Amino acid sequence: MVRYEKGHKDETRRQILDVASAQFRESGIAAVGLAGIMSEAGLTNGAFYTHFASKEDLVREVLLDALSRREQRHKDNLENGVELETTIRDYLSLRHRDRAGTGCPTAALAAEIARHPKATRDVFTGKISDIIALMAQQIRHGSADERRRKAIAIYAAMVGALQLSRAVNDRQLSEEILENAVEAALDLAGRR
Amino acid sequence: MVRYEKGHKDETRRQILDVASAQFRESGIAAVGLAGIMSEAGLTNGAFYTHFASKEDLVREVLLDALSRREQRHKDNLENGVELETTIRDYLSLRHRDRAGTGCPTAALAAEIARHPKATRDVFTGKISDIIALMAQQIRHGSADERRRKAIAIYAAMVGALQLSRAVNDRQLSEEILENAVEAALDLAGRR
DNA sequence: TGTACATCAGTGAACGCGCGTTCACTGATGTAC
DNA sequence: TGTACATCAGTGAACGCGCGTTCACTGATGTAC
Repeated sequence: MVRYEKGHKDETRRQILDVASAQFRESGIAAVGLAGIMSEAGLTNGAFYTHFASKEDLVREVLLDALSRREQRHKDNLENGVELETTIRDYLSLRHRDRAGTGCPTAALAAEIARHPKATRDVFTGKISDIIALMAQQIRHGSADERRRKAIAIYAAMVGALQLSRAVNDRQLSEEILENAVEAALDLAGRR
Repeated sequence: MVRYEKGHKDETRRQILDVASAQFRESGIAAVGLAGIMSEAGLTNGAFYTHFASKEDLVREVLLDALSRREQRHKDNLENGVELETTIRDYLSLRHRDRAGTGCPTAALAAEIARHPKATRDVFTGKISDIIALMAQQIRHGSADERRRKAIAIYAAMVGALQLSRAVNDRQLSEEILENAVEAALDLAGRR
């Protein structure tokens, strides 16, 4: 059999996490099975429980991981002085709309997360708070409180618009939604 | 056996539709089984196919029905001169947040609909267009084009905020999201 | 130094269960002659 | 007018299937004495 190098188990776990993360965001949590995740990860069914206690445990870890990466991106943007406008335009882009598997977990899974157990929603809640706080720092004008309020509204608008643009089956309407949401988000940020 | 009165079959269909409509919005489409729907409707498994061709057919009919009711409400609001502000406050209310089963199908199911077949997404697309057009008429100022653009942005913001308020596991943050989204939507509508 | 045993990551078959769907059948009413 | 048959809405058991989870086992390395 295979000789396992040091750190091998961590790599395997990472691999399962990455595959699950993409499949969940692409197809939804309920629609994805563990067998499909494990086979795409190059493993057999049983090995799953060497790494996670249950599917719900995996969901929690995936959420923590995917949202932490998003959070990190916001931190990097802040450090590098990236404009909020850029963040908004990236979020509401055709590219993001068409690649749910690598995109924002909130837009892909928020409605489903609302129906999951407390521990899962706790992870979501904590990370969303952090992301909102980081977006608030990207806003230029107003008191800390005003900026936080704006960040919340902008984030909600972006999540809703991305979802609508994905659900709608009409190219033109889909793009119209994204474009108008960009304008609205910029207005809310205080462009004018 | 039972004697079936005239119109009985239509009533049964209506009953299945209502039960499914509530269960889908409450728990998501993928998480709801036909057996559960039929038993809550007071029928056995097999009778389902007397009324619908498949689960996907039911999903389509539920969506058409639930969104048509929403559309009718927007029409009534328009005829009765209900202010857009009232529509926004009702949508972003604690009551709506806590009663997904009777609430907006878009907020409950948009992400899932995006993964459904063309015919299902077509129904969604058509009704969403109608609802946006009706909301645009509720807006007071600006050209037809401007009002349509505002309606799209406001609708997206409302959908996103309602979802976030449901997913988040923190009373205060949940209410903060709803309140700030109300303010943002009013700003977008041109309150100022 | 060599042997015995523990540990570890993973295999692959099996578990019970609920899924969407099918189908032979039921028991009532409506229609034909 | 009475009998034979068609139609209709629904029953309830069964279909194959994939789900999440369990478990005996494998084959390698590490450790004890």
